[in-house]
Amino acid sequence: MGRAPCCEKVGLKRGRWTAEEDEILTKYIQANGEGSWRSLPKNAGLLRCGKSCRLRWINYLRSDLKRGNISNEEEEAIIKLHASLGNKWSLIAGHLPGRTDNEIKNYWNSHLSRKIQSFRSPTDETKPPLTMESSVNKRRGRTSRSAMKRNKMYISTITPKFLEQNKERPFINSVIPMPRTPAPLEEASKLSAVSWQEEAMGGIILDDCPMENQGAPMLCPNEELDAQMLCLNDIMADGEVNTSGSLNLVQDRENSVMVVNMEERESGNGWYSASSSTNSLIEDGNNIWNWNLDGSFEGNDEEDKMLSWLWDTSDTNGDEGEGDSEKQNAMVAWLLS
DNA sequence: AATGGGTACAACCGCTTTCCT
DNA sequence: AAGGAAAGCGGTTGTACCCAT
Repeated sequence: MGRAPCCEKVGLKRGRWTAEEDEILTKYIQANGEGSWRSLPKNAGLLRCGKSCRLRWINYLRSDLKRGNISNEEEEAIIKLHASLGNKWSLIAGHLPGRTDNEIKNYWNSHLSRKIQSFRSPTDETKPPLTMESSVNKRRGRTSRSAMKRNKMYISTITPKFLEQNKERPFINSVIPMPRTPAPLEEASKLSAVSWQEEAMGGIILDDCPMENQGAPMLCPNEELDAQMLCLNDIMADGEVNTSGSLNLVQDRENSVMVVNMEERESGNGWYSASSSTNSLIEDGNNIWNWNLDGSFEGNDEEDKMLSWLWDTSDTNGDEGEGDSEKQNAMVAWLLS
């Protein structure tokens, strides 16, 4: 049956708000206060959904909103907050007086994601073909959106803190061989994810696992890891993947191996591919990561220098906090430049 | 001037969470 | 405790606008 609509939409106006509507809504709320959004349109004499009224008030009409361009200081704050909070726009907005979550989200997607995109510049050969959706977007002039999708997780996941916390993990900044001969589908399905991966990964053993996970090195859970961590081990650590075998491995139709989270597999999303070529494309349905097997992202010289520094886990500083802060500030400065 | 690509942002959609009875 | 309504939230879409050709 589907979900009941939030309000009766027949006869209701949609789209851009007029100045008259804004005035009616503003006066009504000034007189009666916020809340009771469902009944507000009727009481105020607006042909709008209550939800639309709420959004218009919160995002545009409130008197405490700060209009105008995002300042450098605000941008810096957004970058830093996003690095630690991810896409929690409302939380980020809570740190920026006068700014709304919608405004910050739009600013991030339209301004900052493009800067982040320059962190990784896959060559044309490694860029995946446009999907049906991205082709439509291209025609509609929405290339920035598909680019945004491919890169949206980067800054939120590759943080100096993460690098510091995981610097002992050998699959960071290390060569990770891809399986030369993927196990046939039937065989792979019989094996546990762990044993298959150990075999496929050429016996790489990660020795930083908690005792209870000995024997399941590649799936070593780490509560500090962001579920959407962008790095090769993410293939193994993403989502709710754990040692109980919730990861399912299947063979790709050609030379690559598909690793898919069962939950996502059922929904038809979340396919990860790891090709055995020099560069690997890691695709999760929304994001396509280009990964060199030597553990670096492709980019120009300046980007490479910055990235290699950010990725350098051998912090000689000795003070982890200062090292984190220094790199985070440097990354922000670089993005702002 | 017309056209098309690209950008910015307001608004919408639908799911989740919180609140209230 | 349960269930429905309201509010919150993040992702997505529509479209006005700018700029280059």
